Amino acid sequence: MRQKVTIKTISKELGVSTSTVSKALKDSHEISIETKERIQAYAKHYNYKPNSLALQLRNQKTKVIGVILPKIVHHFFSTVIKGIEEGASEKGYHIMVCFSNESYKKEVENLKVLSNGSVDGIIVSVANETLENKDFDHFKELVSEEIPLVLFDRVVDEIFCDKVVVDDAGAGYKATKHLLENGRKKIALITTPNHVNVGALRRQGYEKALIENYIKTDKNLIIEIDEKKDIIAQIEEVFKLDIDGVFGVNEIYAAKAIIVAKKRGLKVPEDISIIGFTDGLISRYSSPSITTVVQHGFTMGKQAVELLIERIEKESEIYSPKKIVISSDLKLRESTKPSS
Amino acid sequence: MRQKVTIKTISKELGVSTSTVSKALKDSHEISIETKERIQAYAKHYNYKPNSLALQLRNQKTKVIGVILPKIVHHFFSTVIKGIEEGASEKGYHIMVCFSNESYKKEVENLKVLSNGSVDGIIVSVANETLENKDFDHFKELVSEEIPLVLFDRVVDEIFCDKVVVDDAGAGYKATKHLLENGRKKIALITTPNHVNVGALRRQGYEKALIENYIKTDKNLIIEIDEKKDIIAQIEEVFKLDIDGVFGVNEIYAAKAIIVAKKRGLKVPEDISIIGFTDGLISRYSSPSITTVVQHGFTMGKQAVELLIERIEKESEIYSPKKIVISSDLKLRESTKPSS
DNA sequence: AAGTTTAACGAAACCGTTTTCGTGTTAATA
DNA sequence: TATTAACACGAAAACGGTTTCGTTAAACTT
Repeated sequence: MRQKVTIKTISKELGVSTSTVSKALKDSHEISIETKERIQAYAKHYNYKPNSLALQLRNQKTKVIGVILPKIVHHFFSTVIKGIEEGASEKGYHIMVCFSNESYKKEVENLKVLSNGSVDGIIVSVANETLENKDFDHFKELVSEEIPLVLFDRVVDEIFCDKVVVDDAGAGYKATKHLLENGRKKIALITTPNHVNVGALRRQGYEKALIENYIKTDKNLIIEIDEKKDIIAQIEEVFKLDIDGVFGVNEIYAAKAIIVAKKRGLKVPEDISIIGFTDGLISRYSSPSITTVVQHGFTMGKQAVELLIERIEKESEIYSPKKIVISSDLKLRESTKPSS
Repeated sequence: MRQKVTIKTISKELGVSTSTVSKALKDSHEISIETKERIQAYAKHYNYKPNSLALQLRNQKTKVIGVILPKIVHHFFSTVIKGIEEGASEKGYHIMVCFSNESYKKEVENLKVLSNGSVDGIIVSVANETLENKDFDHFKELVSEEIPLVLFDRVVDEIFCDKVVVDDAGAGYKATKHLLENGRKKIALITTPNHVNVGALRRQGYEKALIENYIKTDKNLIIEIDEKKDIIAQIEEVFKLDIDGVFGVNEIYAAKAIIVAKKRGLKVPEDISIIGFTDGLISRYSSPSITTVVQHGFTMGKQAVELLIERIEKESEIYSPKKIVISSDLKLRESTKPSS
């Protein structure tokens, strides 16, 4: 990079002190008009820009927010990130984005890097691997250092910090209830292994809806997808049980269920209603388009960042963590309708 | 934030100078073993972390790369960002992500913020609005300041910097040729307004393929979508001309074309072949799944960041900008097949 | 015993900026 | 005329590190 023009350069060139330059650039009354004009003209001409590192160091704040996501090529998370960026931008913050790729190790590394002063606060959605092995010390350390932290979507209760979550249980309930109202009786749940707590919550909602309708949950109708194996094959298993409804805890599962249904000669939604989660492009462009639970990722991101910034800027106050629950709605499309 | 432990804290607490602490923490031979052990133990116990701002200021480098994208909730760009992050991460860099939201003004702002010392280099895909009004002064200023810059995908020739692009013309050619080889004769091109240069290039490829097959381009078969109006309605227009092939310059257009085709009682791919661009989830989960040009976003991102880092780290050398062209391939799926 | 190494540490400058607290001039007041 | 304001500016510390260059004392040469 070319030799940058700094306050020091200006001060030398113009034969004044750095203090004078600094004040002149801020239009301080302490400096005479003529001097100010000289300095400002010089600065403008040579395109002086204050070095933000120096400012950050001096002010002890960076106006940067760190974000750690499990993945990015994913509709929900990219929506959240958009919400975070927009919220941050409105308050004059910027974001620094890292990905854990669902890996515990990378999450720890990212957290370490971000917590060394380069950001004012951190927003995280916890990696699956971390949720599995339940090791949250890296987060607890962060909390003990009093670095502002907000968890969203994949949160863990034992970490003492602000949280933003979807009402997953409620959403699972709504989705299942919708299928029941469609007159469906034998509803399969295609979900993730239970350690992913959002999956667990959605399952609770599913079970609650069934119980309310005096249907006892049938373990065989619930399949926990192992993503390392062939997903289609696993879904096919449950279709052998003559189901008439499917609740997939994400849009991929729902889309694959449609594929399986078609393959088996079932018409969607005439013979079977299928509902998904995450209102992404797949749901919109699949054929039939898929009724889903919309997660309001954008809202989540925005809420999370607003919570964080509030926390950053009012750090003197006594602090008790907040938990924001974002309710989700159904987006009705073609893949569900009352059974005939 | 809690009072952080700094080198100064340690030096006071242990009655040595800051220089000693600094050296001890780096295991310098200048410091006696006992002193080193004392200092290191203390540092570990109080969880000392070097303040990265201070280091960045001193070293005059941040190990951060700024990224400005037109949007994020978009399969191609989220893929690129993943490539960028992975490439950066491998070289010990982090990324700071901003969005222009296709707005010229936001792009200028973002560029200004990033160029004040907080990043070592910048990767950009130019906003549509900027491409429209052809105002590239903000980029030229960056170049004149010798801040490393890499443009990708939506690039502009008159900016003197490294570039990574898809072979859009070649891709358009391949896509069209595939349709021709399917025996399709009347192929519609659903594209963006011409100022988006990637659209223009794809169109060139389309026309070249037609010419090679002695088909003269029919302006009526080319529709430039105005995204502010109803897209479906615009696509319906061209279907009135009894087309038997569609090349959509992105997957949304292709997916919508399928919807229109179905609505008009056409079977895809029996009656009409449809091909898209961007190998996203829509193409995969649409029904029928869509044959597309795969853009290798991940590769682009990775190449872009590698180019940038090379530039950053060898800044002494004489520099002549490189342009990397990434070829794209067809991913054959259900939406195209030879006409019967 | 005198000179030379070496070990172990500290002082100070530096990165770029802000800000407090002087300080020397000149102008206004008593 | 002596005192006091007001004005315009500079010195220095601070943010948190690193690094060069002393400096001192002990240990080693010869």
